[in-house]
Amino acid sequence: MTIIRLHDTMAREKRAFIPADPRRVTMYVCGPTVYNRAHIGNARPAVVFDTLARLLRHVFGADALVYARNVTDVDDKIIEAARVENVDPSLITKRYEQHYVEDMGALGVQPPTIAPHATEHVPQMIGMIARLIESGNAYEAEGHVLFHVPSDPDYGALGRRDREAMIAGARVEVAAYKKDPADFVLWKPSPPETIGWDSPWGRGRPGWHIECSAMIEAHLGETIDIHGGGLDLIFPHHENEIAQSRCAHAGAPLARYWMHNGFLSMADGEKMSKSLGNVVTVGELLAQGHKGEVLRLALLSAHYRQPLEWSSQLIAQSKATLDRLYRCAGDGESGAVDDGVLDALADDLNTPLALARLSAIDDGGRLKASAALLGLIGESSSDWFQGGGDAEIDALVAARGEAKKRRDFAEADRIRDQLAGQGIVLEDAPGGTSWRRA
RNA sequence: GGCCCGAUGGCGGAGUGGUUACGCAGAGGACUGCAAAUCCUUGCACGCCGGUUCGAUUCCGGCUCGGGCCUCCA
Repeated sequence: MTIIRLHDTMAREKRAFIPADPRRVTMYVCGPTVYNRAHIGNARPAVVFDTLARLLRHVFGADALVYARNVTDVDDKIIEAARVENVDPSLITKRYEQHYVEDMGALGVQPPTIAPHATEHVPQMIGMIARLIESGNAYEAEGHVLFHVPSDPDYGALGRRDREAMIAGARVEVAAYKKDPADFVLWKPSPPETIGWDSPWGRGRPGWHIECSAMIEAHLGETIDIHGGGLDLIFPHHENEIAQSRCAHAGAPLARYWMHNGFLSMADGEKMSKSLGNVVTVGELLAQGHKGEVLRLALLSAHYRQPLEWSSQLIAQSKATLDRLYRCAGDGESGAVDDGVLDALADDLNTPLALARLSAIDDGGRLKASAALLGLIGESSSDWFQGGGDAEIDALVAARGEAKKRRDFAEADRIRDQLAGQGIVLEDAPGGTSWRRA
């Protein structure tokens, strides 16, 4: 059995991954808030944890993994987007969830085992909040329910920050109804015109952090094996999840391994920034003609914990690399997985090393099976290069073949140039001529 | 200001206390009618200053630069 080692943010080191129950490995990753199109940075965790899911299924068995990635479909940003368009919030969330599923699908991200929606788990959230109030970890104030941070002595362990630092660094004015500046919202009131649910504390909606805790409890249990997400979620989101869940579960830890992916920055002169303009959406990249697998390879070209600079050159390099792999893979059947590739992935998902070892494989079937662990080489070589074939091009290629046979090279080259103008590259081999789209 | 992370050849990017990963791009050669593809060969590296060591890109300290978080954020 392959030993998987994972970097655990809580321990700040790589640890051998031993699931609590190898027949039911549980993983939860924070998914999208569906109020806009996913940009390429949003795609990184989806691709990274999809790759981890593939590895876990390979090692523990296809049915052993329960992977949940939530959909946050109630949120102030959604409410605002709905207000701007003057439509029901559900219209916004349906639209952008659909986009998300399509975009991630294009990147070869397999659907998670479960995709729980926040709006479908409000009763569970209310239940958890009630328990936290009962245990003295939360309190009601002016229609809000707040988690009382000082009630959890271990608060701050994941991000390694102490209370003083958190309070000193606060750049948001503390609401007057908070008992402690660090307290955070579990439930907040909704005015009549805003989406909301009835609760013991009046009509309102859940805070962001409680959503994940309640959905994890509902679908995966009190303690899960792996919890993943972006680096920026460590504080406050994951810290708060940990506190809520631990206090609601008599001290049981929320997750046994915490994994966080590094950030993507924009090259070509610009840093990626929320403030309009320089974020590139997955949809835009696909519309520009970049294939999903090329974007996926680009995202996997750096180790997941390292920063990755996104650039047009990175895309071009990924395309060239993938073309070469596809040529080598051919149209044959898939074979056995290469141990070198598997070992690289098992070592904290070292995708650059896995990719290097992939390129050293000279057996097509073996290459294909190994690439599948990374979610690459998902189609046949001929589909990749020709996109399903084209009778017109085939006819021109045949005509050039005839011309070559007559040693009429002027005519043969004329046809080749004509095809080159359409982005078609010809390759003469002993068995005949093949073509591909550049 | 506090906490955390990074710095490797033209580009991307692993890894290691002492023998130049690998990919992309480049150069030369083989093959080809010419190309393309493929194969062979090849050049180019570990931010700066100290320390530990027989020896450091690799360990330690400082510095510089870059990035992230400090309750919207993958």
